[in-house]
Amino acid sequence: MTAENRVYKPKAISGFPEWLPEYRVVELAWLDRIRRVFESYGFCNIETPAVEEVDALLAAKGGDTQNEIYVLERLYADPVDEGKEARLALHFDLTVPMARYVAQNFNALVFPFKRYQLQKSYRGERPQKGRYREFYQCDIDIVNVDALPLQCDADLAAALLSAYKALDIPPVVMQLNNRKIVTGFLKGLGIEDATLATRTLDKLDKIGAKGVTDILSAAGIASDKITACLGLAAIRAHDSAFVVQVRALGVSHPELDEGLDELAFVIDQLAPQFGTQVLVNLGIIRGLDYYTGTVMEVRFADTKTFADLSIGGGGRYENLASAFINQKLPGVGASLGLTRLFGLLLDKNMITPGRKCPTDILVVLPEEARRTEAAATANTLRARGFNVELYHRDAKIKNQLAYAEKKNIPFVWFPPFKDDQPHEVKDLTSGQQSPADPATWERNS
RNA sequence: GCGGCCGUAGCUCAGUGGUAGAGCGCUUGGUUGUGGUCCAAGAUGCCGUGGGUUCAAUCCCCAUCGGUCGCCCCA
Repeated sequence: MTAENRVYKPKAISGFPEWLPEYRVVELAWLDRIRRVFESYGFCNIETPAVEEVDALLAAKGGDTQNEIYVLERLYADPVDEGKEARLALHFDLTVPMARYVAQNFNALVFPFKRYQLQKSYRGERPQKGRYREFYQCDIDIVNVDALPLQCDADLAAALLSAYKALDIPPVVMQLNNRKIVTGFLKGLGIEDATLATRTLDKLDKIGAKGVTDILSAAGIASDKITACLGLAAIRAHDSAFVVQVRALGVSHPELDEGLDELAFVIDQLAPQFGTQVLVNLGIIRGLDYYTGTVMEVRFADTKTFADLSIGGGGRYENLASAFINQKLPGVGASLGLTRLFGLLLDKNMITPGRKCPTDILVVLPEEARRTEAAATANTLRARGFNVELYHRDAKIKNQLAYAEKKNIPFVWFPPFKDDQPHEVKDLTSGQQSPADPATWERNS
C-alpha cells in the first residue's frame, strides 16, 4: 500500500443521518403526504435559507438553544473582510426564521398567515437516541395581528395530528395542556419560582413523584403545595371532565380559570374528530419559555417500545416576532419531528423499504451492434411515461437480468435479437414473458 | 459541558503478547439469448491515531480522535 492509493476512510458523521435509496424513497413519500395534509388545511409553503444572521437568532432565542447554534465561517477568511458582513449561523428551528420572515414581509402577507415549512434544522449538541444534529422539521404555524382566536389552536392541532395519521406508523397520541393552567395554579398556591416548578414537574414521568418532591422541597416549597402540584400533574382526560378534577384541588386564580376554559374549548373541538388519540395531560409542560397558552406534544401510544420520546409538539405564543417588528403577532405553531420519527422506526425495523430505484423497465442490450435500436426502444417507452434504463454495457443476458433483479426493476424489455423478431417483455415478478409493442404496451396487459 | 461502554475486511462481528479469521456483500466462472437457488475460484485490512512497557503490541498502560448510550435541554 503506497501513499498515493491511500484512501480517506469515510465515516458517518454522528447526528447527520443519511439513508439508503430504498429508505429515502419512503422518507420522500412521507414528506409528500405531510405536505398534502398541511395543504388540505389551507397552509401555504415557504422556504427560508438554511442560515440566519446570528443576531436575528439570538434576538428571538427561546430557552438554551443559543449554545447549540452552528456558526458559519470561511475556512480561509480574509482578515480584511472581518466584521464587514453579518455573522451567519444555521437555524436551529423553523419558528424563528418564520417570525423574521413574517416581520419582513408584513405588508405583503394576508393574515391570519398560515404556513408550513418542510426543512432541515441544525443543532450543535451531543447526539443520542432520537437526537440529531441535522433533522427534518415539518413546521406549521398560524400567525395573526393583535389577537388569534382559540379556534386556531384546535385547527392547528388537528392538522398536525392528521399528518401523523397519513403515515404508515404505529398509533400516536397527542397530549394537550395549557400553560395558564399550570402558571395560574402555581400563582394560586403562592409559589414564586414558576420556572423551577414547571421544569421539575415536566420531568415527573422520568424522575417520579419522589424525585419531584425532593427537588421542590429543597427549594423551600411546602409539602402540601407540592402534593397539590403533583395532583394537578396527574390529571388525564379525553374530554373537558378534567375541569372538575382541577377544581377539586381547591386552588383558584383568574389565570387558572382562563386556562381551564381555553383547554376545555380546544379538547371539545378535537375529541369528536380524534377520540382517544387526543388526551388532556396536565403534566405536559414543554420546555420552551415562549409558550403562553395551549401546549401539545405527540408521542407513540406504545411508550414501552419507543421510550417516551416526543415526536412532535408545539403551542401558543402571544408575541413571537416582537424582536423583529413593532406589532403584536400572536401565533400557534407545531412541528412534526420527521427525522426522529423515521429514525426510531428504522431502528425497530418498522420501515418497509421501497424500491432501490425508480426504474420500471430495463431494456436489454442484445449486442453492441443493436445499441441504437435498443436506445430508440428505451426512448419510445420513456416518451410514454415509463422510467426506463438501457443496460449500460454489452454483457451476458444473465448479468443483465441479475442487475434488474438486484435493483428491483419489475420489467425487462427484450428488443429484437435478430431482424424481424418481435419485442418481448418479461415480468420479473411472475417470470412470464410475452411479445409486446413498445408503442402500445401497458403494465397490466 | 459532564459520565458509562466501544473502535479488527464494504457491513455484522470472532480472535491471539510473536503483524489475523467467519458470515453476509462484492468480482469472475459453471459455453450457445433469460434472474432469484446451488457449486467453485478470487479481491479487499497501516487490527482508529500518537506515545509508553516489552526481545516482540491488534492484544497491556496512557493520551487523543471518533462512535454509542445517558445527564442537561429538546423534534
